[in-house]
Amino acid sequence: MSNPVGSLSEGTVYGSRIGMTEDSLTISERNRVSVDPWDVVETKPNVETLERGLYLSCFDMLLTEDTAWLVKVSEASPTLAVPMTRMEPREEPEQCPVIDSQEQGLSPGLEGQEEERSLEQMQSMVVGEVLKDIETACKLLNITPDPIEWNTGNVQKWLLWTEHLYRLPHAGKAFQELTGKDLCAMSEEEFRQRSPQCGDTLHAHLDIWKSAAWMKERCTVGDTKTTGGEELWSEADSSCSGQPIHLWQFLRELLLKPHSYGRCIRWLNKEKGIFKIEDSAHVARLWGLRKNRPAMNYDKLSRSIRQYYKKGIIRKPDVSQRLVYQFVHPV
DNA sequence: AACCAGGACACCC
DNA sequence: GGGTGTCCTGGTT
Repeated sequence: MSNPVGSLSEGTVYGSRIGMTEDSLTISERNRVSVDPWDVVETKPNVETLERGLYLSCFDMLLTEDTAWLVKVSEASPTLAVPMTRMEPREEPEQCPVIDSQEQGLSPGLEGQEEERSLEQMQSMVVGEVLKDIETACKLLNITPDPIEWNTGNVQKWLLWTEHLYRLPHAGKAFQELTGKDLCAMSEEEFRQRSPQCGDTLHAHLDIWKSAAWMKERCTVGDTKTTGGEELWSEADSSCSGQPIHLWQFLRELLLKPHSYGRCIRWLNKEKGIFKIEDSAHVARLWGLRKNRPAMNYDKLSRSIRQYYKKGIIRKPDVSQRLVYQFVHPV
């Protein structure tokens, strides 16, 4: 299979993959099928084949950095083959500077310092993105970042979430009645025994969570030096402060994570607070997950949004469009 | 069929 | 009582 990625550095490729939705991997595909960018995600003939190599190369790259926690991950699961972030073809250009440079075609002569610098940026970005993904999942699922603290319900949520995100076959039953502690004590082989299809993948993901929790602990105890993505953990957030999250807050959170959710909800005009729900069912599912309401659907979610009309929190934009709403007081 | 608007009621904090 | 979740009717795209 030929694709434009082949000529690029692995770090650049992976960096764009994990952190940016205007993914260079998808560029050729978008050129081919320019009608609906979502097709890139839905039809993934070459994604599977790329994923393994890319992810491994990512870890090779990461291992060159002083990130002991990632060494831990790599040692624990050398077969890690699934990215933390799905490919998201839609992204705000300012968030993918490297892609821009790719698209402009960096001359091969600049490989030296330029590449090293962008590699460094990429490394910290990768770490940051991994933490961001975990942080977001914690908020949305209302679970703690440290798997060791999970009860059986939390474990099931995490499983559902991971399966949903990476389109794995459902394996929740195989891990029923297990707490986070149980899960953390299980070897990759035990994971595979319970779920031959995706046990290794789930184990790898759990390892990432464990490592992130470990790193978080290491960072918060002792020095306060900021390293890649660390500040993310200290972000004060309404959804982590004990009180239940409001729908409008939840929507805003999704909108603030275009890397992860740009596919299902995105800004049409951030300044005016106008956003569009691209995948109503998906957003409703996420909301249902967050609120522990398996029966949630867009009909109900939209009813709740409409309650905001009276309260002056959300309204329909002046030019009303389907699935488009507007925050009355944009940030 | 999917979305939209809003009434009514239930539930939980 | 506020903030939904659920169900409903009826209209629009």
